[in-house]
Amino acid sequence: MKVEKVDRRVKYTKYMLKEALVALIREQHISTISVKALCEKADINRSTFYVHYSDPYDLLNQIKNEVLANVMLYLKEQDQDPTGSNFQLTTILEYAKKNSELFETLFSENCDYVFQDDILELSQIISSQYNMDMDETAKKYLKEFGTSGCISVFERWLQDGAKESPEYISEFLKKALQGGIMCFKNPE
Amino acid sequence: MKVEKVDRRVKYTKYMLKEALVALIREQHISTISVKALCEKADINRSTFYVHYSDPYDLLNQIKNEVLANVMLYLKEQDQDPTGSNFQLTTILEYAKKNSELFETLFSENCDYVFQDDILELSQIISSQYNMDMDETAKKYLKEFGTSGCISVFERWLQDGAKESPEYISEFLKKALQGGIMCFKNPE
DNA sequence: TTGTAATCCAACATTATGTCTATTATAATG
DNA sequence: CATTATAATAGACATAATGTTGGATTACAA
Repeated sequence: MKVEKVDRRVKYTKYMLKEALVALIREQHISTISVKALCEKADINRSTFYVHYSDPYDLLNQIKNEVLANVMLYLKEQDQDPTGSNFQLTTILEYAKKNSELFETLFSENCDYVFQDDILELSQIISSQYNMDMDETAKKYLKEFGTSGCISVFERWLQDGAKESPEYISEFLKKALQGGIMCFKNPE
Repeated sequence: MKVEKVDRRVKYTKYMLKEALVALIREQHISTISVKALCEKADINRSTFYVHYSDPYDLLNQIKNEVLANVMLYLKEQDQDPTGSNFQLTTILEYAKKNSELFETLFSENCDYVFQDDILELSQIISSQYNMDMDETAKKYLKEFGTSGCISVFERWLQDGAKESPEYISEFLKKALQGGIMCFKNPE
């Protein structure tokens, strides 16, 4: 892994643009945010923006990748394998709670569901932990039901200030998933 | 109820614009559709568009309202009370299947989730049919889990060509909802 | 047929976009 | 510290969509 040294000016520019975009997303939908307004908020020249990003969506995607990378890093710090299937959901929720303001913003409607897609993958890892011995159609829809349910509860939790503990939400989701599964399982 | 007679020209204009918008939404996200392109597709003058709508989102909203009105009408035709809590979910699914191409489009990502919000209300009516005797927090999250799960399964069903019968999906959703609820219910 | 009203057409100022170049400011390096 | 490299800026530019307007044209309803 090569350690590319980044010019401090570049760091500054990108930092300001990211902060500005997140701030704007708190107020309006990403699709309505113009490059002009964004650069004014960040106090960065518009031409400079185009050196680094093609449009606000591009910037948002880069923010997303960083956030996800940080989540993975956190999982590793807690000695958990992000690719394995038996990591603790609680740990992710923990991290989200620590950064709940940012997460709430990024999971809001104003982000055009840029983040949901990736969380979907995570959710699928989680749901794959369960033994789902049932017919294929039921399995398909149950996965759909479970993953979207999980994401939605997660978002609601953030929206309401992440008051409950990560453990509570984690337990809730496990129970809810199990509950649905039990109803469709074939007798063994 | 006054019967306002509508000029045939107006009918024509609105019809063409609606068709054009739906066609465009099949291909691209609503936020990227310009008034110019829309009017060209519909072969309607751009100034005329502004007489009737403020922007493509406005038009989409009016389409939404019509579709929902038609659903309600269909429910009434089937002698079901749309405001009551014990109407058949199957009937709605039936109607969606009959118009599955349109519904698939309108529930796609390209519509910026304009339709999801209203379906949420419907879903809440459905979930209110259940006796949820449990603590308030669990109830809150379980409702979230259930409604979003239902919507998601519904969308998936449409996306995959609505192959299963309305009865199958209806039964599936009922079972899945019940399953989650059973896990959290207080002993009576 | 006739008055009404909806559509069309052309023009307009305004605004954001994306690109480019010369200039200035800052960082990295010896 | 002085020099070199490069990032950011300011400004200009063509392009394109927006939203509005006034007047000509056309289709409708009665």
